[in-house]
Amino acid sequence: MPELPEVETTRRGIEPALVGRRTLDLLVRKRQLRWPIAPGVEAAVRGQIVRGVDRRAKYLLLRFDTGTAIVHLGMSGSLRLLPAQTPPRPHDHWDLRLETGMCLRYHDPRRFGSLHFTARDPREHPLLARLAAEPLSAEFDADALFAATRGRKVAIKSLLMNSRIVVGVGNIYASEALFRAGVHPALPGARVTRAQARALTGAIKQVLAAAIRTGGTTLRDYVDASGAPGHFRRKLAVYERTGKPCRRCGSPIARRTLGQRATYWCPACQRR
DNA sequence: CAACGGACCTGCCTGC
DNA sequence: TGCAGGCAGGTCCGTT
Repeated sequence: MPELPEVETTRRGIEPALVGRRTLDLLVRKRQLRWPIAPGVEAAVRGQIVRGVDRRAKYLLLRFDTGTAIVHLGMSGSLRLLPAQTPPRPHDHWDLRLETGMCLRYHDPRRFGSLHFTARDPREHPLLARLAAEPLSAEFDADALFAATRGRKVAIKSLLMNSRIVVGVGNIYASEALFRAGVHPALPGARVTRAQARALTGAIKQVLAAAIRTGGTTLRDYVDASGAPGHFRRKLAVYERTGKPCRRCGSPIARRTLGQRATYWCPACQRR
């Protein structure tokens, strides 16, 4: 599901309704997500004022005075703001109910998402501690990507999706960024040149920013906090466009599996 | 370490 | 119509 643009769109959508508001409680309908929701989370967030809604990589961080709730949407998760009395649909696994009468409702058919709570600095949480730089930060630049790819035999596309190298880039935007940079997805990391690293960092920043501007990409499940789909799908150059003409040169878009993930590229525009 | 395959789960689509 | 198989936006974990 959600890659960085979809998570950021969700963050922006839920923030105004949450910050400064007090929670009533957390209603858990299904604890078995990717990891079971720990039994203490309800008590930790009950009756607390939301101090901030942040994002780190694809994690959403709800800050309270008692600590931080860490939410991941997995492959099929979404968060919506709804009146608390709205009847739950299948796969609505938890509600964070607010004193305002609204609730933040977590929906996730595949249950690859998660909900954690930490009383400590969330940056020290095991899920977040070893993450690389944010792609839209100045810290992620050509030098950083070039250095991270040295000595790596795996395909550059797999490295772009590796959260120890850069976070937030998933299967859609990895293919899209490689197309924009004119780099072949199967190029081994070690063979990426400095110029290609520069093109790739630029392309990643560009494509993620452009996707955020249109509310992200909806393929199947993803909706934003108000239930609306994202519109970046229309702008996708290669993802799920097998056999269709390249928007730049007209050649048919190719597809293959790399690192067990579907990968799309233009064989004419991306020659290594 | 790096690389790789498997695991977690449901829904939807295709083809026999 | 039914059923098996494959596929889907993520990422952790165990094995080599």
